[in-house]
Amino acid sequence: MGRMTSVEPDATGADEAGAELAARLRLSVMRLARRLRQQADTDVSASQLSALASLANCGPLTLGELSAAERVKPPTMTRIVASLEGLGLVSRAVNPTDRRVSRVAVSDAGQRFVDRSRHRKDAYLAARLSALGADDRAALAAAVDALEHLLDVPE
Amino acid sequence: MGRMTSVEPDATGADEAGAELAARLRLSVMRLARRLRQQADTDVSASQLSALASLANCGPLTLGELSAAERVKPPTMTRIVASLEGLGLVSRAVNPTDRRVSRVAVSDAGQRFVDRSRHRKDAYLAARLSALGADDRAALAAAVDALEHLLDVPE
DNA sequence: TCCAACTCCTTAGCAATGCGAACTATTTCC
DNA sequence: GGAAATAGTTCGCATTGCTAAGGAGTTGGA
Repeated sequence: MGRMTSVEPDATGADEAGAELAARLRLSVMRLARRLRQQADTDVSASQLSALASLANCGPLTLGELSAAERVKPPTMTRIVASLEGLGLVSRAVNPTDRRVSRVAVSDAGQRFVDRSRHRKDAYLAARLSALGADDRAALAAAVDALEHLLDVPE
Repeated sequence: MGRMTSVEPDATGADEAGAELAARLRLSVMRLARRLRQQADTDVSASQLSALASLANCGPLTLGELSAAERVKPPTMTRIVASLEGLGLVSRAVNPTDRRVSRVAVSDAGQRFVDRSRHRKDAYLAARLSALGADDRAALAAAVDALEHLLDVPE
């Protein structure tokens, strides 16, 4: 794979340090994600909320686009969207020019729901962050960019 | 960035910065966790591997202790342990002094499996980390402690 | 002593969630 | 016009979690 893509390809010490960083980062990220997931909503499932959030971010999508974005097969997304529609959080409209596809859009209630949910979860994490020391918080603030870059690398 | 992120909770600017940090950190952490989870083993499920890893970390546990550690109800853990036992990755032994409880221990094969799995996942993340710039990597290295502190706060 | 209550674990049945296979409706291409 | 492709759906299966109920073992009080 892409090992040796670092700036200094020769230092064995750097490889070891990289391995330890990877191990600790992986463990911490997985644990924190777990905590955040446990702090989930009760009335809407994780997959439902995730799909709803994708729609809120990317605007209206066809069911196929949405299932690709959520890395889920179309039959699964059919069910998720059906439940969201039942809750009044999204609406569907058949495309007039190609009546096979149906565009899914977040409803007003759905948008409010997403905003509220996001705010609640952010507040939870923010409360934990505020319990940290200023140096820890600064380190995390400095690392957010790096995390985003890590995710930007597509493959 | 970390200007005045001190103890006083009244500064509105600090609150806003904290809220934005929380939002970005939460999104990044959840996304990275998702990527790492997708890069999972095929032959052992996530819950099985998680239980196995707990056992490898904490040593032999009773089924009740293990289910508490994994935040799962006892019936669920019964099934997980049964499958792991079927794969030869753990072994069970009834406590002679109290024959209701059964201690679950990682077998040699289970320990090898955990080591291999951990190594593989760490390698995946390490490869991504090595594709980052040195500054990003340094920022992440500096933030790992903070992440761990974030998780130390129990409630 | 002995039996009622408790503890630890298991079994049984239910619900949610994801998948693949097969189907319908629609469009596109020859 | 009809074959092939595409978008979504329905169906049945597997997995995974839960609650309720039961079984085996231990403990405590009359």
